[in-house]
Amino acid sequence: MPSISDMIEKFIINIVENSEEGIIHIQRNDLSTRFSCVPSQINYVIKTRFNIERGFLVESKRGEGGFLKIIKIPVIQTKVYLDRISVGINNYIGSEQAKNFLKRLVEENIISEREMNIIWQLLRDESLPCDKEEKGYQRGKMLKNLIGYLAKEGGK
Amino acid sequence: MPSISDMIEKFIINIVENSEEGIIHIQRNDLSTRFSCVPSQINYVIKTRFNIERGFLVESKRGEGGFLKIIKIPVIQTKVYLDRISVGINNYIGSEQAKNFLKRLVEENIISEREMNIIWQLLRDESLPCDKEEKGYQRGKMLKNLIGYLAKEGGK
DNA sequence: GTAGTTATGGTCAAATATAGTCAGAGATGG
DNA sequence: CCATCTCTGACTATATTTGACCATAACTAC
Repeated sequence: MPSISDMIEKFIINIVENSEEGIIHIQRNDLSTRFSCVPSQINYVIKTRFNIERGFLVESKRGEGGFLKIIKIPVIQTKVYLDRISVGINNYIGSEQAKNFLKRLVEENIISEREMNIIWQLLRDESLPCDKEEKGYQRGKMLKNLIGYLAKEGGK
Repeated sequence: MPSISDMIEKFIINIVENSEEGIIHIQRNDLSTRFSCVPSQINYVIKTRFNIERGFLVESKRGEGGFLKIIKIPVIQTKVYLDRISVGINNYIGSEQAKNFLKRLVEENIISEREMNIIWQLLRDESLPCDKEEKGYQRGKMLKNLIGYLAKEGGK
């Protein structure tokens, strides 16, 4: 007895699987109408099923012409990265931990030295004007999205 | 399913790209007639898409023989551009504004497309789990640090 | 050359169209 | 019975579209 959320998940996955690039644009209201549920249930499905751990990136736009953009990424590779930085377990990433992670990405030829430097500029302590706990949490989010992109695009 | 504004944007960009000098003259009423929208929607498109972050200047003239003059700012020296946008980065940077800056950096050949995507993953709304005000403030800091680095290192 | 008329473009706030968040209610399985 | 998952709706955030009113330049009649 699959839940509505399960059906919505299957529906979306089916579209993604049949797309050329593994990238699709859908509308939240379309989906909620199709499945006779409230729009926010779509957000629930996105959050629980189409997250980075499961191999998806999601971007969106509001207003007229708005959409949900769902991007499928190779999940195996993503898992490897995620396990390595232990983002999957603990959302807090300290600045040293982040730096070490980036260095390893360089060593493994996944990003260039310059890309490492650029990324570092964006997530070092001085770029995140908030308290320590918050910094760590944000780095977690930032790196998760970065990993998603890298998993999709491959090495440098 | 793109919005009318998106189509108008594409239309204008196409004309600019196909022009000799990157400078075109168009009429607001022509456009609004062509796209069956109110004239002020053209102003909206100009304001949101043909701004300085994306590397455009717009001048206009009213009255008989009036026009919109859209100028694509030519690529200039990296250092000069970085200095210029550094000034433009105030405390609050919205996600669209940030995206515009990044697009321009790519056009200026200061960063690669891939670097733009990497940076985007780090500063888009979904990577900054805090309130709107805070997001904007952080993007400002992040971009300032990024620009500082790029100014030192030079283009890609 | 001044005043009035016409032809442009500009501004701004309200209306409309999407999407996001969050807390609590409801359902389900051990 | 408790934990977890799912569903709902009120409230929020953002992008676009529209229209009423404003500003400026050129032309025309005198």
